[in-house]
Amino acid sequence: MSAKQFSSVWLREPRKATSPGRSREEIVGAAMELLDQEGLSGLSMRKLGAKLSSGATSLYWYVANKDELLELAYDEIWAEMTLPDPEDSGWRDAASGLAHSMRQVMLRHPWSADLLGRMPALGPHALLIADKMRRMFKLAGFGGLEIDYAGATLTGYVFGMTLPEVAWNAAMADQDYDADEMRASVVKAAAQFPDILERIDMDTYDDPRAVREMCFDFGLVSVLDGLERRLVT
Amino acid sequence: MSAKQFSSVWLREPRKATSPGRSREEIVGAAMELLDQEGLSGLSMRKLGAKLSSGATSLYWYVANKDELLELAYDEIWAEMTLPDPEDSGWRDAASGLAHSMRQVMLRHPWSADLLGRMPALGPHALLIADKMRRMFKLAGFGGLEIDYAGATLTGYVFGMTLPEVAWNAAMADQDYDADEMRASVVKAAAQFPDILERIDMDTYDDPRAVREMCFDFGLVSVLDGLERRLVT
DNA sequence: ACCTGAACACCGTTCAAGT
DNA sequence: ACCTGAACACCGTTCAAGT
Repeated sequence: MSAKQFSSVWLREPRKATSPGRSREEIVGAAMELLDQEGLSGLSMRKLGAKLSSGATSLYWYVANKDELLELAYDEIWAEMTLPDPEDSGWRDAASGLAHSMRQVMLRHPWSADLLGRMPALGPHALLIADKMRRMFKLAGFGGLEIDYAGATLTGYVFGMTLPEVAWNAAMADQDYDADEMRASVVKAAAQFPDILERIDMDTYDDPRAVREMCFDFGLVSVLDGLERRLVT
Repeated sequence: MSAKQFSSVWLREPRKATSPGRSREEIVGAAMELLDQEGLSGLSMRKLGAKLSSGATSLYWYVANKDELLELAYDEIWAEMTLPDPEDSGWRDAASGLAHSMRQVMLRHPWSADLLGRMPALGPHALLIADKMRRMFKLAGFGGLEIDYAGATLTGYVFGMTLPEVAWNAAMADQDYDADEMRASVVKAAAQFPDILERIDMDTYDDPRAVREMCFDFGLVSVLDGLERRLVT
């Protein structure tokens, strides 16, 4: 009874969209620009205020706090994800399409990787994808809780595989690093581990982008095969 | 040439461990206590200083900055993970054991979920696990880059699946929520989506712990089956 | 060699006051 | 109804100064 209400922007009525002054959409749009340019830590209420040439604290009229603002921006991320119609192409292709789309969105908006899996996804765009994904797995032949298990497995894989990629990109971006130096560093750290050193000698460091993509596909095919196997037994 | 060196605690010589005064171990230990108690956002250099009854800035003698301190604490996380010897039990049981161990560590130290996948894992304990995992997948029959792909797939899955669980626990912890209220909230948010509503009616909300565990195992078996399939083709 | 406090440049958020 | 600035309670980090 005493429990604090679970709180989320999506559970409160939005403020009436009266014409004058700023609007939520405008604020969220500006926030996303800032996030894309400077990352999660680059978004502060003060900077955002400045960008909209208003006081930082004026934003609190439209948004309860920074977390709710992030919830709003976060839902926009889900709007960019696409799930092909499984009736057309079959569930495997649809699932694969969603997976690649999620990965691309994360790579395009690195800050989304800081929110995915951490923040409740109760916005309309997130729910739409969740709904489509449930229908996809039902069509594949899953029933009951397994529909949700399959969904969690797929999104869990994509997220867990892509996050390190995003983090790596970020680290490289603000260091404009040198491939050989990097390799030498890792060799130094891993000096005691012959199996790891063996790997470093491979061509991994030469075209990291291509290797990442192959790694993602390898894992994705494995996950889909594994899910498919649940259907026959 | 101009490139900033890739920087990590593990690439610098540690300060000589002279007897007097504080030590790195002591500082990292205190940091981990603070992290376990108050989470990542609960760790500040000032609080940590107070805990060690010294000025916040004294810590900078032992550690270049907060990030390096986190790198040190992060490696301790890897020390808690166990990988059964695949020679004894076969690679599938070993992989499964590692996966469950990773999950338990994340649940025990929720702050580690904020670091996993984001922070370079170049500490000795992390490398030891990476090395063991490579050997495990070699023994399974993988070769070349596929050894790494398999490893990335397994750890990606575990991490991506467990992170939302950790986040959920955290949200619930500081709200000591009410199950029915929660359910009602989600119903409200998902009002437009019949497929999602259908799921909410299921028993998911009654024993979330058990459901989480089943979900994790369902996905894990799928991933392992999918990896096994890569071996036969 | 080790530790200190003051200082700098930031945060999110509250709130009384303005229009 | 909307916006403001001052103020509060925090941050990480630098640096000159102490022992």
